[in-house]
Amino acid sequence: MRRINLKKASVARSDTIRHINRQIVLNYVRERSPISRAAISHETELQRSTVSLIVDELKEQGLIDEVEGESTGGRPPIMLQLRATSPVALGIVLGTKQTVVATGDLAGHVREQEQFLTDPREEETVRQIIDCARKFIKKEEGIEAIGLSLPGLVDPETGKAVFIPHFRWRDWDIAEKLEAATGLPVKVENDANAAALAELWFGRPEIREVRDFVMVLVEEGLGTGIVFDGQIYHGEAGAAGEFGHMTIGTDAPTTCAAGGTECWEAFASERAALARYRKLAGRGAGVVTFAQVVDQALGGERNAQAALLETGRYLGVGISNVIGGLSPEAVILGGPIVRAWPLIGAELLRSVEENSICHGLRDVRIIPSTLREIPTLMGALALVLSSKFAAATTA
Amino acid sequence: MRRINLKKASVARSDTIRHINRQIVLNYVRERSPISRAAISHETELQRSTVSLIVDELKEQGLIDEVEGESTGGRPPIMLQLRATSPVALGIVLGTKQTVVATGDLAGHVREQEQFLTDPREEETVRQIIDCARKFIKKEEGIEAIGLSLPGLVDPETGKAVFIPHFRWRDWDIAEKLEAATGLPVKVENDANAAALAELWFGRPEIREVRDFVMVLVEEGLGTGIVFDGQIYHGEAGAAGEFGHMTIGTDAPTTCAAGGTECWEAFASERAALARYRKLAGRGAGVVTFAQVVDQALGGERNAQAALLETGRYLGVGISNVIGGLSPEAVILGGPIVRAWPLIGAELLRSVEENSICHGLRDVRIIPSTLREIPTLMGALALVLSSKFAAATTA
DNA sequence: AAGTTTTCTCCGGCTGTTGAACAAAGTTCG
DNA sequence: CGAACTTTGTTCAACAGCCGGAGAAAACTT
Repeated sequence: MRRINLKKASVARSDTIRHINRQIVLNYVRERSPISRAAISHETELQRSTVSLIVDELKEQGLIDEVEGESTGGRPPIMLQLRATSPVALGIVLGTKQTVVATGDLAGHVREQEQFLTDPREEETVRQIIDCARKFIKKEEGIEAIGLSLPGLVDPETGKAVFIPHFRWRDWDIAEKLEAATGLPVKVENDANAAALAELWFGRPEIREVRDFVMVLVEEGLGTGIVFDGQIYHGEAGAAGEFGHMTIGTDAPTTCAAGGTECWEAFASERAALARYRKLAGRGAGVVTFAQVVDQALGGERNAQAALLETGRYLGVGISNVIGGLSPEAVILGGPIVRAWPLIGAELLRSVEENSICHGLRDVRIIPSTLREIPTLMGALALVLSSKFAAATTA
Repeated sequence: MRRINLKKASVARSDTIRHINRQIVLNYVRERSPISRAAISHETELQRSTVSLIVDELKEQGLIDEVEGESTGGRPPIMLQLRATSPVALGIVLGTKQTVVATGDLAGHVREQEQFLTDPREEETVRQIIDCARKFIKKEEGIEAIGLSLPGLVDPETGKAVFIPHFRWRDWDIAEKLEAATGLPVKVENDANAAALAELWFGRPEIREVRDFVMVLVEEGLGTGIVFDGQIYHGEAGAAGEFGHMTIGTDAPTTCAAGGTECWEAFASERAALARYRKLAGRGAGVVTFAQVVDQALGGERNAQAALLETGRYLGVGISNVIGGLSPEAVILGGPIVRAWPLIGAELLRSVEENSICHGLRDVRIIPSTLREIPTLMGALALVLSSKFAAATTA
């Protein structure tokens, strides 16, 4: 029951039908590979002849390859799979500490990867990113586009980073600069949205089939990415998903990126966990990173465990609010904190439960990210790849 | 960039293309009527010949009518408009106090209306609704379906009312009963979602063009309806939009429907306003309805004004959270409280502003409902009508 | 070795859009 | 007043794409 947007609706021409069916066939190859033409025909309502024509087209465009299949009592099928021999996308994740640049193939597999510390000076970071990107593009033929994940407020339509809190960069037109330097189209996204996109396209099958979920990405700050009907929800000016700044209480252990002390981010981000740890451990602790706190907690250190548990509890409070409001099918927790899931998972779930009395009981699945590698990197690749597989936009 | 849902995706056949274009043409007639074939051809990328064929089909199906047009220097156009001569839908709004039953035409205009007090006994209410619906269906030929708005948790897929707090009805399979009694298909929705649907399809043009907005419906309770990409967001089991039970503080003046005292509903519903008024006015007040409080406030009574202002302030707090999380293009306030907008509007906006420090400044439009008549009634009609105009579901 | 099964391809028939030519019904200007 | 122009709507051959049945290919089974 979607309302047609007359301003954007594009009329169906004779080739629209082919375009729609092409995407459906391509997605079958993507999700059920290896799969034969006959099997696709059987599962869809397309004739075998039609599937063959479409497959010819996809082969010609270099999107899929044929491999031998085993007979099940008759002529052996020719199995189809995504061509995964050459990289087609460049993914870049600009993190608060380090920046990762990687190439990926159609199936979303990372092929080569390089990283460097992120420089707090805008121009220097731009230079490094461009250098690295150029190197990859020169080395590998066939890279078609670049996906970029940024830790802040991003407007994907204009390609501008509106605000990166950690470095206090504002109105940074990174997409334009990258496009100019590489000659390739660049897609920019907020890190939480990128992580959500990664789960949607490359998560475990049971997650990929969920069409409405929320990604809670805990890093230095706390961001949320909302997936609705299989697409990232951007809201006005791409500013959606800032549940991190939702008011959930008072007297947080630290401040949020904007200085408030009542936001979810101030209660449940890595910074919040660190602040709790420092308070518990006293002066002796010195400079500590979040990764170290997790390591210590996993090693049995009490203060670190307590700091993480408390953080998990507040994650639960916020998640409970989000569930009440959006009733997603799943909530996925992402970021380095996932390593500590065995420690905090139970407490987090308990806290969600406790705060959900008003919401009635609905069994929303709350799960740690299914992507062991950096989900934001997969997301950056997904920014490019998803457009190849996405639904044909008709009405 | 929508991900294709292979389980639901339906392949494009030769007639799919016609179906898509038919919906586009029909929507042009709906939104720009009266409009000529030539004008539609000009605005879309369809040939005049194609538009003519589609218009013939729509005429035959009784969806549109022709009227004379004025020449602009050439052959005078034949203008097209929705056929609005006969009712096609029955809308039913079950409210906590009264139930409204009405017929509506294709354009969403209410044609005939009848109402009665809602009986707190399930069976009695079902009986009354069925009687009334049958009367309308017998009187008017051509009613095709029934839309029903309910004040509680509804699962539109099964057609069941999961929980109606005010009457404490649970697992009420009203849709099945109505369908059995009338022989017509019945669509059920939560009242806030229905109101949102009404704004989407029948609101002022500037609202209809907004594709992402949130409806905040203040009645005895407080519900929210979320519109994403021109469609109602339901979430898992249709339970989305329960931001009314979002935790926003402590010590609310009353309890929410589930008994909590920290929910938005407990701070900003009609019940909350009444509780504040009673406290301010002391014992002398006696039994007062919310409508009376609004009347008194509009008449200048201080206690009533203070109670409403405080309620407006808390509405602002919750709206601020919703804006932070969803960044909608607009927030629409609905329900009887809209009458008090001149009194509370400024305070509500101020409160949103104050609580949005963390969210950064984005000019989200916050507006009272544009539907003077009962928005939920228009919504109940929209439940039926929207399916006639909605996008062809392809992939 | 012949029959069976499964897979893939080829071809006439159907639906739908395109674009050009044409007919219709006004307005404008000499 | 009438011819030229404008705008609107219709008709028709050509083309794109899918359907479904017939046929060919390549294995397995008995």
